[in-house]
Amino acid sequence: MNDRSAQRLAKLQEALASGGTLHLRDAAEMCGVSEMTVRRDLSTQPSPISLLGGRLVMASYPGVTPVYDLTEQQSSHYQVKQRLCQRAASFIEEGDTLFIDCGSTLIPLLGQLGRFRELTVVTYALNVANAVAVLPNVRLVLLGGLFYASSQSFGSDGMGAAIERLGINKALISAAGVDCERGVSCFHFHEVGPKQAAIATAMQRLLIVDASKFGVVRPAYFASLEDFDIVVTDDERAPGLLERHPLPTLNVSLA
Amino acid sequence: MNDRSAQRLAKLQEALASGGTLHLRDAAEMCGVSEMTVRRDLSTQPSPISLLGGRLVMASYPGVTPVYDLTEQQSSHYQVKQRLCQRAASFIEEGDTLFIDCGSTLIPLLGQLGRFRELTVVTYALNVANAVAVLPNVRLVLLGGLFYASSQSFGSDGMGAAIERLGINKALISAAGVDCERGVSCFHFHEVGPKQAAIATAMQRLLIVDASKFGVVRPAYFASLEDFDIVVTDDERAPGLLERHPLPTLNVSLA
DNA sequence: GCGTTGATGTTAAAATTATAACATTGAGTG
DNA sequence: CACTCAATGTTATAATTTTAACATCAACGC
Repeated sequence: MNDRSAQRLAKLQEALASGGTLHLRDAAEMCGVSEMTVRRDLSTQPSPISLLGGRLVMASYPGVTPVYDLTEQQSSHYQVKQRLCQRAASFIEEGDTLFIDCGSTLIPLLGQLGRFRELTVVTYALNVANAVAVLPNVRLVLLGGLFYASSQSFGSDGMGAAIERLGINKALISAAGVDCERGVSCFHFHEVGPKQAAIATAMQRLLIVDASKFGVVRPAYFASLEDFDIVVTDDERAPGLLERHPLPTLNVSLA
Repeated sequence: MNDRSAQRLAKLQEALASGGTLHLRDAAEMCGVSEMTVRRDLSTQPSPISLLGGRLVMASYPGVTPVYDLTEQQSSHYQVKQRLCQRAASFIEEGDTLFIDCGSTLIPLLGQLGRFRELTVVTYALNVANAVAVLPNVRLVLLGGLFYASSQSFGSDGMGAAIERLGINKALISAAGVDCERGVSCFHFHEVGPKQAAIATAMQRLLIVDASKFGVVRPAYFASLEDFDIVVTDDERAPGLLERHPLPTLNVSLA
């Protein structure tokens, strides 16, 4: 609304930028206004700050957005991914070195990794890294580079080579589109390199996609269906689509 | 307390591992117990989950721990770092490519980066990367490798070389110990490589340390005081300690 | 069987947070 | 100067969360 309001928000955002929470009370004092004014700032203006039980937090930080809102329809999406990941987890064995792809599909998988005694996760996604970083039993290797906010992941020239130097056991790959003829694709071109390298080097290659991705083609092609050993998906419709596929080795696992 | 209690916690932790929040109500339903029981689980057992305004969150995630608790003595530490970083920020110019070291000292600096039109940040620390990832005006380059939880940072053989390939303008280095004779040191050996590479390649080298680090020696030596162009610190005592130093070019900036 | 005990549920009260309504202020304007 | 209007403060009320106290219940040993 106001100019001063925006300034206050900016100030608070700066204070929160490095993480942490700020009590409404302190935020108000910090800005020299009443709590009510801070509340109004927050509700009037769009802002990356959200108010959570009397505390201000950066909404963009992980660990803040709700995951399990029974009231939301988004819940069903989450449920599907949860089931998919449960199935995918059943292919993981003690001591594995996993390549975990970027995107939101594989995120629920990371919670299940706590069950193992020892694992190694290789990833080029920041959100994956954050979830793995807190697991004491999982060694984390993050492939760095230039950050792409759109996919919360990193890209660099040497990444392909770096992946191939690692002894990756199982590659867990996600996709934005899967089509029998046109193959497997994603949105962002910088994801192609790491995905292909992981597929090339891994002993076992799993594609984890929910049924909504079938029959869809996205701008960046990165593999054919035959490149995968196992496809983990959630719809009876999917196997039908896949069966037409010539490769008899294609193993479809229904979650 | 109980075995079942621990199981519930584990279940909830799993659900939260990938980030997000869970309303107490949903958590209770999920476990098939009352909200009170979940509350008791959380307060009885030590757990990485914390309850924030009726919602469960992973306490270890950034953006959750309070930063500005006026009631805590830790606040003063934060204030010092805040001042230090404010001063350090005054050396940053539009368009700079900054190397930002790991640790907690430089975290408050990241909030101030929003002021610039365009910057590039190079880092090997996960907490730094997270704070920078949300800034639309800052390009982020994360140097990956194996994750060290103790310092929230990555290490790899090639990191030194990778740093030297980048055109780093200003290196902002933190330290755990500074001594006139024994030089500048930190706790972890894997930090030595990247720090030294950044010092070697940067056009301008800033050391940012609060006064409590003076006269302290830590296991991993990584530079002499002469290697820095500017020392940003917070105590009058510090310049005294530094003045004895032979190099007349040493520039001490008091926050 | 009976009493004990620990885990859990239920309920009421207290504390905190959110919302809404109305009061105050202060700058700009005819 | 009186008026308007937006911004902010204040207060009351509603909703939610937290805490405490007491009630149940099932397992266990004697």
